[in-house]
Amino acid sequence: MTVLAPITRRSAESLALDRLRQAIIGGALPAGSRLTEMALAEQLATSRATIRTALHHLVAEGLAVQVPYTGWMVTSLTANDAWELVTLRASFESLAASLAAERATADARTALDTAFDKLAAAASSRKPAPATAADFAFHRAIVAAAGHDRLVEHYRRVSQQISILIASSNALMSDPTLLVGQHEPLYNAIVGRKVDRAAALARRHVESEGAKLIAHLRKSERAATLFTVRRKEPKA
Amino acid sequence: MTVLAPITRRSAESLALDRLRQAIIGGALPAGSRLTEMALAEQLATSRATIRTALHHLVAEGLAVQVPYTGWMVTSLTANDAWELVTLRASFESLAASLAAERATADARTALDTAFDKLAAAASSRKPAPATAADFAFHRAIVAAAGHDRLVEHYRRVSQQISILIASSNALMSDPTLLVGQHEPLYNAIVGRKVDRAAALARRHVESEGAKLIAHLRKSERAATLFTVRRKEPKA
DNA sequence: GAGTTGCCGATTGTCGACAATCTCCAGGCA
DNA sequence: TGCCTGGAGATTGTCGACAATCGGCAACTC
Repeated sequence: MTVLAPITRRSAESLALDRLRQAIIGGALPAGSRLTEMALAEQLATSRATIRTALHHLVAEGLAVQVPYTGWMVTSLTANDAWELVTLRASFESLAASLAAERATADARTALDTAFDKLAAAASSRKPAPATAADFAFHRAIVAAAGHDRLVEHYRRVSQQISILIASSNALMSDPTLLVGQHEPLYNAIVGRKVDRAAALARRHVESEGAKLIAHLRKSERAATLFTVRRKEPKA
Repeated sequence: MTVLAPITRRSAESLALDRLRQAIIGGALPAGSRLTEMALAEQLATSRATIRTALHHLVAEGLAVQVPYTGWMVTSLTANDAWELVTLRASFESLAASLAAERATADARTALDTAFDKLAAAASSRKPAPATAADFAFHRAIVAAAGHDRLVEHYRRVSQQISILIASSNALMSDPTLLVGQHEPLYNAIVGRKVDRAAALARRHVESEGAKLIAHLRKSERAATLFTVRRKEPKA
């Protein structure tokens, strides 16, 4: 009887939001870019009101910031922001891992298995981009397995901002072949229902990977500061 | 020279947001209330566009939800929502307590002392309302002392929703005189820079207080279900 | 009487126009 | 030169009007 899939007539707001989010996370709109309502309205062939709604959502997701009477811009992050994001992410994933180990449903466990298999496949292919994507997806699967809607929302917010960080600082990707070894203990702890061990491993993993990212950012920030000082100090 | 305090000409959006937020947290707009743009625009003597912006902010803060083409309403929370909020709050306060113990500035420590003194004063007054307010303020001071802007933002979101919960279920206030004893060990651990102990105490405190709230909600939810079934089942 | 269809009121979605505000730069002045 | 003033331009803040959509009720059909 039901041969027709439902058509989803989505609002222009929602379409615009998706396009903007993808452009930011994908790096097409780099960190710090100015976003003017009129220009966006023209490019996306819609009105300022629609763009405004989408921009409000981007701010709520932490992908953009608004300066009153001045404009909107893509969130620009410093090394200190990176520290904040990493510490929050560690807390979230630690909580998620312990909950997942304790009470993941059968479906969630299957999804976790699939995500881990894909991570292994992507790692053996040695291509950085798919490997990074599979890495993110595996972590998302852990969070989803916690069965905690608000945790998913809060996690999404910090991981999207970390995506900006990675996109803007052509981040160091460690050797893809190491990925499996880095994640396997955590995976085993969760499926083996070792609650405390899963939490500890998740925290340690996120913190150690985060430390590399922060160190990388601090280095480029120092370089940028030196450059700025040389160029702009005489003028100020 | 400076005899005049600065006047702050705030945008109508911001004023409207404050009024709405206060009405929700204070219970004037109870959980589940419908919020229609036109009615709010009329009451606050502004336009729908302004109200819309404020409502978007409320959604971002977790105080309202939007149903497309249908309306906005004050967030309504179940016992399961309460569980999510408590687990998140425990993670946030645990992180905050360890960071505060590790690296709070002198100013933050002073603010923490003040907040604890006020808590003690409010507790000895035995009035529930000020005691609850001082309780919240002390916890906010701990989070602020962590020196972590994003943590403050995320914490604010969950604690505001918990405020809805408390306002809507005339929550059980434990004896105010017990407050000091409940918080003193945590306070001492933070000022004594016992990082791990502070984290553990914060988690335990939030979880045990949260457990009471959740139990209370589950009980009233069961009662409500029985009532609903008796009243509505014959009709369905 | 059960199910379906069509309609109506209510509410949000979208739009274009005008007002308020900010930023920046040119010009005047000591 | 260095500082303040003023105005132009750009951008968001605010508004009212119309269009799209939703939910429920009444009328209709069988």
